[in-house]
Amino acid sequence: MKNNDELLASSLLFNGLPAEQLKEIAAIGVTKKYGKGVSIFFEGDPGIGFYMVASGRVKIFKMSFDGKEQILHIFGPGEPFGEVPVFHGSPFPANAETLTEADILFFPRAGFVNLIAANPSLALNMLAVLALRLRRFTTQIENLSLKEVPGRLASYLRYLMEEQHRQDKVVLDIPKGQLASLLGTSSETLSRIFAKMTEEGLIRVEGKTIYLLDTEGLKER
Amino acid sequence: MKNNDELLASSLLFNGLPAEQLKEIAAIGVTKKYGKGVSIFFEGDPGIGFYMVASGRVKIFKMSFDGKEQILHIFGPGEPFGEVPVFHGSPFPANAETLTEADILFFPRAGFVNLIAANPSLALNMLAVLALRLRRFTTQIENLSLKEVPGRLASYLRYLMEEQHRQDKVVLDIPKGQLASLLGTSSETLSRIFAKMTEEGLIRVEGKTIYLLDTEGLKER
DNA sequence: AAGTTTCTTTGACATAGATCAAATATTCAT
DNA sequence: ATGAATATTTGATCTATGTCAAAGAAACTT
Repeated sequence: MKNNDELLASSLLFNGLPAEQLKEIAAIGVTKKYGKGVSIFFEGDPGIGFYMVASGRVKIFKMSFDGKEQILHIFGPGEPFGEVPVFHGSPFPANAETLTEADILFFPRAGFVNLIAANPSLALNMLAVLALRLRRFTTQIENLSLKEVPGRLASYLRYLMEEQHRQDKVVLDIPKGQLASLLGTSSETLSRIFAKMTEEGLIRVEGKTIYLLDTEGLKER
Repeated sequence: MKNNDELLASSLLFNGLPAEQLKEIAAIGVTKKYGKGVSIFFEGDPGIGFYMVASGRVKIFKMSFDGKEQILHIFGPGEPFGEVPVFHGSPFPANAETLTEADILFFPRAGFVNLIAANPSLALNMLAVLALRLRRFTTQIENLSLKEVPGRLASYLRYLMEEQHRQDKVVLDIPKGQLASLLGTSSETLSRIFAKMTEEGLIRVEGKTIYLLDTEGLKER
């Protein structure tokens, strides 16, 4: 595993910053270890700082009154989260919980705002991170409202293809139940859609490995 | 109508900046007039700068392959749009079109990046704006995936109540068909839900005016 | 490795909301 | 104002997906 300095230097947020500034930043960050399935913060908590995944994976999600969850993001190493309250001064708009064991860096709000104010290129990086996140939300809203579940699954598979640089197969990085929540559906429905796509010869499913038999057909979804 | 200087000064994005900075910003902006229902940019266009509504209203939307649209935002005077690609260097992720006649300010990318580099407080203001928008997206995703259409409509009505500072009635600021698209449903379904809520004594509908007869009941949706 | 817990699949059924079609109502342009 | 274009409402029907229940598979735990 990377150490924190390497992690910071390679993250989108801090990338391109001079070494001495990275030192300053590392100095205000605190690392904490979390077990699997542990809460990091809850919707409505005051935002006293923001986080960055050092190792493991974290989900950001909303819960409905009757306990249904919708995952908004899944973040891995180098990705910051919980920054909205730092800049907007409002409480966290969603919950955060680990999906795996994880090391999480925490940056207290005050120190960080000072750094940004003093540092235009850090500010631009931060703007880029938030802009990118907005763009992902845009896609997610599009998927939720314009596509049916098979289309959303196809989108997700194509996203994994890109991320894993594979044309022939991808490996799900989260349990199927969590994937259902990310796609805004139930695990039963997701299971049926996997079965149907298999029947149609689009994919073949072996546990967490999905063989992509007809990428053209997937695109049409 | 406000002139451009007043507009910038009162916008969330630039508000609080010293007068001379506003001047610099105004200096790199160009105003253009648009008719109603005119395209400003298309999904996939390169982001050569960003925009701000000076007068009128603009919608940001995605189209599905079969021509169905999903509105992502509706922006009015003082609201910036299309800023994502400026920091990220990517093409526009959605389409922009006027809903009314409109005057739109355009800020070219290069000039703006220089300004931010020279003005940390400008960067912090922009971060706050993006954070607020992320928070709204969070709510929109929550509404789309965790609530049914009547619940989404109730959310929207309560949002209008707050915006219009009224407890007894609100006036829809967009046609019902557009509202349907914003709520991720069809105009037929929306119409039926208006009818049902009227039947249940929650509201009374008179054209674009909605009388709120039972705000408690609305909350429960 | 046996047992327990958690995840996934399958079946049967219920329903919110989409779609198509047609009737009204409203808005807009001349 | 008056006719044309748009927007809204209503009716009838269809379907994707949610829900509940239970079986089967996989993953931890001791």
